[in-house]
Amino acid sequence: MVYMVHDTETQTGVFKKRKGSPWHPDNYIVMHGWKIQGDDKCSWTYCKDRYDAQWVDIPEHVTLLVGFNYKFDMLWQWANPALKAFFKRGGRIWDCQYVEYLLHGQDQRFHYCSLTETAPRYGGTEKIDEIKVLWDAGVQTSDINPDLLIDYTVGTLEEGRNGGDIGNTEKIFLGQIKRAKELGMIKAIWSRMDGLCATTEMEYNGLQIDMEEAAAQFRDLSAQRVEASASLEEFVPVLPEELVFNWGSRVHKSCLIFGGVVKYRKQDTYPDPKTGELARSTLQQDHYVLSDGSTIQQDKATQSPSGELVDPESGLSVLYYLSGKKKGEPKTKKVKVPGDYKTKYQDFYYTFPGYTRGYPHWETKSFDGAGNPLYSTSGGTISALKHSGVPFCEVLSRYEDLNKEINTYFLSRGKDGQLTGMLTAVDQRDNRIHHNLNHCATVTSRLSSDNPNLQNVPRADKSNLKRVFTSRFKDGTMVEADYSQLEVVVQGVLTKDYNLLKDLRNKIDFHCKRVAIQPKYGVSYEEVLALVKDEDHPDHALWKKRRTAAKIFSFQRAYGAGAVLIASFTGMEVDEVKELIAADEATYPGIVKFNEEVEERVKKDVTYFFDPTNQGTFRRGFWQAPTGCMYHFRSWPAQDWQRDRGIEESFSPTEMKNYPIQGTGGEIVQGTCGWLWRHFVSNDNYGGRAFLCNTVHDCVWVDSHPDVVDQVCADVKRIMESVDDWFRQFGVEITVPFPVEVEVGPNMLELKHK
DNA sequence: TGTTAGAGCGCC
DNA sequence: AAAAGGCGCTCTAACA
Repeated sequence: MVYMVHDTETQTGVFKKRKGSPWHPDNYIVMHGWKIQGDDKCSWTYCKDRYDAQWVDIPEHVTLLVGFNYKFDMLWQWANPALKAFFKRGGRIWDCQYVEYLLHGQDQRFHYCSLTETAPRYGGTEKIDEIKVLWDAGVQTSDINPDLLIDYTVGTLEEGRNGGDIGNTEKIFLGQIKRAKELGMIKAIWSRMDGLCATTEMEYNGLQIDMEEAAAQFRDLSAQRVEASASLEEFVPVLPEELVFNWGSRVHKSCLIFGGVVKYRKQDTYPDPKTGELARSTLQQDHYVLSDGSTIQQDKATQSPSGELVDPESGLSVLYYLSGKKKGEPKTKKVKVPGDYKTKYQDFYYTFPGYTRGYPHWETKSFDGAGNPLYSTSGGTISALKHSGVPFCEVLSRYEDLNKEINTYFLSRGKDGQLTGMLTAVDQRDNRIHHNLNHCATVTSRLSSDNPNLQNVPRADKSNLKRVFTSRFKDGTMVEADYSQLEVVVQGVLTKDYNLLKDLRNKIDFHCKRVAIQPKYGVSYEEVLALVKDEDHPDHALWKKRRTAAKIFSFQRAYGAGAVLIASFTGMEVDEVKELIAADEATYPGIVKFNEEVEERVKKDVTYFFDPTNQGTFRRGFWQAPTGCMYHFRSWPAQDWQRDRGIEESFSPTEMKNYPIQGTGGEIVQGTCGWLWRHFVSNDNYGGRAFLCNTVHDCVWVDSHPDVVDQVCADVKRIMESVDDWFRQFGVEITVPFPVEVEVGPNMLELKHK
C-alpha cells in the first residue's frame, strides 16, 4: 500500500445550499495539496484563475487516497481521468472524518467532526484559523493571499511544508489505522469507504427531474388546495378584524376544535401610567390671547358687532397689538394642547367555544392564551374526531395532506419570502437534483440524505410525486432494487435463531405465522395463509385484519415497543399482546438471548461521564458486530417508575435492541453499494449508459439506457444478493438468502417487477 | 432579522 | 411489569 494524502481548496460560492459546490458556475479549484507516503514534504499546485484550474495527478504506484471529508474533494474531480484510472486499478480511499465517526461507534459527538478538533487527538497541530476567519467573512479563496493558503494547506516554511491540513490529515490517518487494527475494524472500514465512493457517484450523477410533470402535478395539487381551503373557510366563525384565522396554526386549530383562548394583537388606546388617563400626543397651536391672559383656540373666537374678536363663552375679548410692526393684529401665543389618543399594539383575547373536549392524553406542551394546554391537532387526532361533532375533519385532513405534499416536495414561499420545497433543489440548466447522502450523521451508521432529502419521497400508494423522477435517457428506464424484509433477515443472521433462520430459508410469511402461533386461534400456518388468500371465504376479512395487526405487531416489536403501546396501535387487548409476545419469544428464543447478550456486553465495560444537559453522571458502553462495526450506547435519565426504586439512569432497551439490526442492515447495503460501484467503474457505467443515482436504506436506484437495462438489472440483483460473499470478508458464514426484488419503469412511480 | 423548540409527518 | 428505532423538512411561535 502506498498512500497519498490529498486536499482541495476551492472557491466557496454556494449553489443549492452547497458551499463550494462543483456545480456553481463561478466555483473552481484554487489549489491542491498532497503528500505521497515517504515524501519529506508536501506538494501543491496553485491555480491563479478558473482557466488555470486543474485536476490532481495520481501517480501509478499510489494505491490509497487519504482525505478529510473526502467526498467534497472527490466530487470536484470525479471526471478526472487520473482518478478514474486509479479506481479502475483497484485504488481505495480513506476518509478520516468518516473513520473518526466509525471508530467512535457513531457517537453523536463525532458526527461530522472537523479537522481542527480531530487533529489534536492524533498529535496534530492547531489549524491556522486566519483562513477560517477570512472564509467566514465571505472572502473568496482566490482573494486569500496564496502564501497564506499554502501555509494553511501544506504547512509553513518553518514547518518545512510538512504540516497544515495535509500534515494533520496524515497524522490522523496513521493513528486511525493503528486504532482500527486494534479494534478489528479495518475490513469494515474498507467496505464503508467503497460505500462512500458509491454515494459520491450517486450525488455526482443526481436525479433527472421531469419538470413538466412536476409543474402539472403542482398545478393540480394547488387547485385542490384552493378548493379545500375554501371549504374550510366556511367553518371559521366571525372574528375580530385583526384576528385572521390560520389553518396552519396549531393554536388556532386546537382552540377552534377543543375550545380555548387565542391571543392576538391590535392597535388600541391605553392609559398613561402617570395620569391614569388615556395617553395622548401633544399638539402645538397658535391661540389668541384674551384680556385675562388666558388663551382661546383661533377658530373658537367670534367677531363682536364692532368687528373685534371675542370669546363667545366667557365674553372676554382678544388682545390686540397697540403699536409696532403688528399694530392692529390680534396677539397670539403658542400653546400645547392634548392631541390624538395614542395607540400601540396590545394583546387581545378571543375565546372559541370549541366543538368538543380533548382527552388529557392529547394535551401538548404548549398553552393557549389563557394558559390552558393546547391539544394535538395531528392527523391521528383529527381522524379520531370524525364522530365527535367536528364538522370539518375530512376536509381539514385533506388540506393538511395537500399542504404537506406541496410545501415539502414541490414549492412553497414562506412568510419571509424564502422559497422552500424539493423543487428548489433542481438545477435549471439540466433539471437535475444533486442531493447529499450523508455518512456521518446517524447513531446507527445508516446514511441520511438532505438538500433535498431523497430518502423520504412519498410512496406510490400515497402520491404521484415519484413520477417526476425520470430517466436522463430517451426512453430510458429507472430501476429500483430492494432487499425484501432486510431487517428481519439481518435479525436472523445476528441472532442465529434456529427457527427464524429456518423460516427465512423457507420464505415464510411472518405476519401469517404470527397469527398462527397464537394458541387461541388453533389454526396452522398453512390454514392462515389459505384464509388470507381466499377472498371468497366468509371470514376472509377477519383473517386479513388479524394479519394486519400481526404486521403492525412485527414492526413495533422490532423497535422494542411494549405491550401497552402495541395494544393501542393494533386495537388488541394488552393481555392479548402479551400472549403474542410470549408466543413469539417461545418460537424465536434466539432473539431474546441475543438481546440479552448485547445488553450484557454494553454494560460490561462502561465509562462514566457528566452530562450537563441532564445534570448527572451517565454511562457509555459499546457493542461490536461480527463485521467489526462498533456501536456506542449511552445511558439516559431513568423513567419515573425507575426513580421510585432509586434508579437514576439506565441504558435504553429499545436502542440496544434496534441499533445492531438497523446498523447492520445499513452496513450491508452500503457494502453492496460499494460493490455495485466497483462493478460500474469496471465497465465505465455501461459505457455511459447506466448510472447509480440513489439509495434509501434497503434499496438502490439506477438510471439506465434501454439498451443495457436487462444486463443492469441482472448484474445489480446478482451483486446485491451476494451478501454471503460480503459477510465472508469478515469470517462470517451466513445460511440465509438476502433476496432482492428488481423493478423497472419509465419513472420511479410506474415500476413493475422484472 | 435571525435562531430555536415543538409539533407533525414523509421515508425505512 | 414497565421504554417504538433512525433520519430531514416545513411550519408556527417565542425569543433575542
